[in-house]
Amino acid sequence: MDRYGEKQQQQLFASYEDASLLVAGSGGAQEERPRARKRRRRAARCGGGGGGGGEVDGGGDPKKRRLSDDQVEMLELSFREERKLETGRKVHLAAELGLDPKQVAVWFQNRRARHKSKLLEEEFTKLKQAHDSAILHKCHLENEVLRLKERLVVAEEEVRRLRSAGTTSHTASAEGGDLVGRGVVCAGSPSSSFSTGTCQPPGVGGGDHLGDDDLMYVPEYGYADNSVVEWFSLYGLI
DNA sequence: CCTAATCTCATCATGGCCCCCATGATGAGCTCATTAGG
Repeated sequence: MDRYGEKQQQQLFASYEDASLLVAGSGGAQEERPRARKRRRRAARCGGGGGGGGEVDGGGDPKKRRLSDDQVEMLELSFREERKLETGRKVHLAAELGLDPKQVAVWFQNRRARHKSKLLEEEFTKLKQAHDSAILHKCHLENEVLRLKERLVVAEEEVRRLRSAGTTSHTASAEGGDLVGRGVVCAGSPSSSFSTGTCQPPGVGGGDHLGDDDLMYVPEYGYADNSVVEWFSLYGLI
């Protein structure tokens, strides 16, 4: 089972690779199979009498016939119950549907293959979405870091300016125009905290007492905020 | 151990519709596919 599993995995990974690399897929030197060759073969087949590839059982009708809707429905039901096909079930199904057991086996093989490729496709879509949103998230974070740095520089400048003003006149205005010594709390919603954050002196919103140089950011992340939209439109992403 | 049955994978062929897609069928498997029963 282990080796079988490994083998399957290898084949699975191989199937992800470029189709052009798979020309020599199973075991031998196989030449490329362009559409033209297909057509040529078909034409030759039509011209000559039968012959060709894997003609089954000789029999009357070399053409393959589509299974009827009822047959397919039955097979689908059975497949949904159990994807593997034991001999007993195969024979039973074949008898019930008036098919050759071999046909039933082939149908299950093909059905499994299709099921698997569908699953792979779905998985790929999911992974791609996750990847895309991770990239988006990363961009967002980088953007916010930049903004925070800018704001920090501005805030520091402001503090410096106010400090120097404070040293010249020790009379602070009673209207709260001077924030020195009280700390500044920048709080807000995702749409306001980072992009156009509003600053409030502590105490107004039930703030704590902060030290002289305290400047506290209270971020709340949200990815649909204006700053992201702004950023993406800036870089032509939306 | 041997062998038949079965699996996956890649590919071909055909039929239904408009040139490509869905689907039935076949063959290989390379440290020579794996698994199960005798």
